Amino acid sequence: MTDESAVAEETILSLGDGDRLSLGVAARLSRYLQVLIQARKMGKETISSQELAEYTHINSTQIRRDLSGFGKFGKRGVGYRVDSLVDQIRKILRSSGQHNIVLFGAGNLGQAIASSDVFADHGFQIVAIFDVDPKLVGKRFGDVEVHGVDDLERVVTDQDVVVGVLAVPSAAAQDAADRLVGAGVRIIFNYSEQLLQVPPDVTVHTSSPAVDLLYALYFYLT
Amino acid sequence: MTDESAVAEETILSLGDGDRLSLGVAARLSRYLQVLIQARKMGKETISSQELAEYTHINSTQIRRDLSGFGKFGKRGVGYRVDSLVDQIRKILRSSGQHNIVLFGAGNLGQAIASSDVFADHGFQIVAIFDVDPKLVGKRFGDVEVHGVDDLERVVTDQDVVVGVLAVPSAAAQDAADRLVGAGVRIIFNYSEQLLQVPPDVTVHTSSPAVDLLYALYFYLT
DNA sequence: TAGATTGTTAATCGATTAACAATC
DNA sequence: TAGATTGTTAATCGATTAACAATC
Repeated sequence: MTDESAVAEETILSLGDGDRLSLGVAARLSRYLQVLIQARKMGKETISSQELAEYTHINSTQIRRDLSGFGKFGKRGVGYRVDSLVDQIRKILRSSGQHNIVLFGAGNLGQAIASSDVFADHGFQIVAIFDVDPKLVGKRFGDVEVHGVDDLERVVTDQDVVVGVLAVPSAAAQDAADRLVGAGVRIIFNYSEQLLQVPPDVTVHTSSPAVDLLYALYFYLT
Repeated sequence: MTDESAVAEETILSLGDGDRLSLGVAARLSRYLQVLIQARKMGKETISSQELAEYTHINSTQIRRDLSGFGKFGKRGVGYRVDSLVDQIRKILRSSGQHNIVLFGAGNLGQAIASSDVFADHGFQIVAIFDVDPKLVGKRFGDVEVHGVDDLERVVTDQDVVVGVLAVPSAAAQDAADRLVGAGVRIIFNYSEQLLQVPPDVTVHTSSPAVDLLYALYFYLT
């Protein structure tokens, strides 16, 4: 694609605005970020590649290699400063800012999500919860108000929402997904395991705790 | 390791009881299984590698390759029979039977999990919910009773429980994890993002919806 | 200085992909 | 037969790992 002789130093150092990260690198950087944010919460100031490896199950050499591709972020004999590494990885993943998201479903699961800080911790602000049940409309969970589905398109447009989180039972998931897509959402996080039909320009991520367990159990049993 | 000339046909065909699967293969087989189980629920009888690829985001050649390593499960021009492929993969992953699990936390999240079929669909039966709040003890959610933590060790031992699911707030997660480990649980699925300290023989899987979103958003933004 | 940990190399292994004959 | 899709090959690319000099 690009002139090989020019690539070497140039591209590596400016990768922040250059080529796309590979799928693997982006996935791993995201996981480092998760651990770093938790570590920061716990008041940890520095972290070694070895510690990161323990929490992410990613080899420590791999971690140092991934990070050193973007700069010399660590200090030999000490490790990485947690807060500056958070900033660096956020820059690389272009996720420095806040992102507005909507939550669909105000049942037990929706309430649990709205009241937790799993999304807020990573810069995702839940701007509204939607539910088809009129009895729930107007209630508030964790500072977020429940809206009727008629408001969906307006909120998505006005608040520039790209991401929708689906917290409804399997049977209601496709309908809710259709509404989200119709309103303009482009990325769906699906807490049910329902297989969703969406247009090709929409991305679905499906939660799969049981699959993770199957996988863990296999290595426990063998 | 093994005599190379003997490996070729022999080992491949009997891999079910032979070597451990690689991490990658086990992870991918688990994901095929998730989609297959959903497809079966929807009444689908056959599925092509191309369809599996759309739902799993794994390349269709890779899928055919993974499967053909264990036998000729497909029919050319048709695809794979959903129900027999489910059985085959379960055999390969040694997850044909039922597995008893316990749920820790009977709040909104715990109630949502107990009432859903995400775990049951994959052969994980929730035998008990535990909570430190005495007011919740004795209640039932989705056919499962809430127990006090004093019962934990007895239930884990009697019911041969290996897996514990943590559905408590971050602040309570380490304490709950300690109790689970003390009772004999060896695999923990952590719905909070709290970093958990556990003995080396215990495996922790941490849920990370926000991380998945960061990753999806990166590819949306670039 | 002594100990710890990064950054980087070099070598290996597994994943990925395109392509296509086999065959349902 | 014609169309579809598997099973498999061969070639490439990226991930993984051990090892260690550099250096805090």
